[in-house]
Amino acid sequence: MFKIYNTMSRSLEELIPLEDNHVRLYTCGPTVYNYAHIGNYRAYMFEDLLRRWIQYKGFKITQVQNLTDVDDKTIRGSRESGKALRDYTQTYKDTFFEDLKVLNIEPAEHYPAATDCIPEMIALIEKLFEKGLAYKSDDGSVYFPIDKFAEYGKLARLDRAGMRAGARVDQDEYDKDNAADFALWKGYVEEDGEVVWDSPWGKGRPGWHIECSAMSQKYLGKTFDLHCGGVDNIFPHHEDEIAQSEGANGCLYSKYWMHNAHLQVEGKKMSKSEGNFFTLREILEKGYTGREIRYELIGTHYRKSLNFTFDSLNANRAALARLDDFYAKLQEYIGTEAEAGELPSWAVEMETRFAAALDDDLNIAGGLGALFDGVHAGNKAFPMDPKEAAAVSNLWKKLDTVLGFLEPPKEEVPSELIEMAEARAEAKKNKDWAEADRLRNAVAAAGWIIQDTPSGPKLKKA
RNA sequence: GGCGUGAUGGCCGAGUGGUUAGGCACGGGUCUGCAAAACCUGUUACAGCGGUUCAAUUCCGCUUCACGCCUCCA
Repeated sequence: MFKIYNTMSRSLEELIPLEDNHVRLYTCGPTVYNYAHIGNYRAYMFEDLLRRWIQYKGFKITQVQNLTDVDDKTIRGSRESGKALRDYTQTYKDTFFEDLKVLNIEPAEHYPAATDCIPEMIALIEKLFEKGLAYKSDDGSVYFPIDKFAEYGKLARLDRAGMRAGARVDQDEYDKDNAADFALWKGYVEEDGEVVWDSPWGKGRPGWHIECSAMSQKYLGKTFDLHCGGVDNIFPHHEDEIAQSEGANGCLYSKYWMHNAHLQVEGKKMSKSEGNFFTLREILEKGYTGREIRYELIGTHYRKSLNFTFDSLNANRAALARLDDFYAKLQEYIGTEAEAGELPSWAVEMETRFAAALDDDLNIAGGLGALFDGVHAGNKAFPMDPKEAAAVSNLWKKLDTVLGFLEPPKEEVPSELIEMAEARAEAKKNKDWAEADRLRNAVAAAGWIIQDTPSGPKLKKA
């Protein structure tokens, strides 16, 4: 039984799909105005673990992740770069997908871009007009009157009486009935340049929230199972989506809501002014691999804030090496026999504990604890029966469909280094220690480490 | 002001009303020509103050500290 924490009820609930065995998932995606930062990927990593666990549990999944390619930031960026909006955002769409590959994040089934779904958004706004849940202001914009949607605030648990005009909104700037009303459609202003669409209300562009309501409906239906995003989206974004969708369709929007906490860098909120703002690319340039970053991002429970530090990134490298060594040893014992036998009891226990932890609202730390306990028990079980080793190896691969970092990276060892390692083994046989040390140093200079094992020398990247 | 989250050993980080989480680092050992790596092994912590209880790190209350959101930031 897979239990998840539903933000709507603020409690753990069993995930039961509305239809059959099929989980329909909507996840808020990136605004493609820049290279995505590691905080963004913390969210997508959580969603990746979620979708992988949903599949491990035997559910079919359909995930939609939107690409916000029209908003204030993308328009500003395209103006500053002198490129058309479409060309400007394409760069960041492309790099987003490259990043997903580097982090081994499973692709969603659909990645709709906002600019490809304008007609759907317009249709939805028209429906809101019919229901009296939209009004046009003098500046050509269309707003949603939150006072007319009785349940407004149910997700964020807002105290409606206490919702006074906030200090951050200059009321005079807007021609709205209520300062808290949000835009469905933004009337054209000169700064938008060529970014403009026709609508029944005149020229303009969509508000931010409407794209998710329109695109989720297009791909998942009016009601779907699960909606995810960062905690900061609870209000206003998701609250507004609920108002739009449930207001227009008169039915439940999403059955469950899950939100991930933010990421901090070296104990501080990540921000450009603190100088601790990192894109994925910048971390890769420092020499860390996507796999190491994946381990770092996935390792903290999604509802706890994750403190991203280079110290822990280094610690993760050692932890991954421990896993790799175990897996390599497993392959040694399997030998040429491919047939898998019975799983030893310690491995059964490893999987059982792992699954119990993940079933508990994706308790990844508990799952990793089970994994490392399994490695410990497995190391003690060597030398292992080949069929048993093959069974454990298969389990390893099964768990990797969830974790996505167990399969060790394939490293091509340069052939001359293999020759040197063999020559050193020969020198050792002849007790020519000077030559043996010379070869070891030469290999080290090339960036590789020779590890002597009972089955001969092995080469590992330093 | 409103809503909400958290405080665990050197660091990170699970969990539990009484029984070893785990990872990293560090110490010891096995192995090794010396190393390295690997493996084994050791270190017993739960912010403070009250309360409930035979028993609290775990439940309740208060305090202190930290953090998030409160109109377009994952």
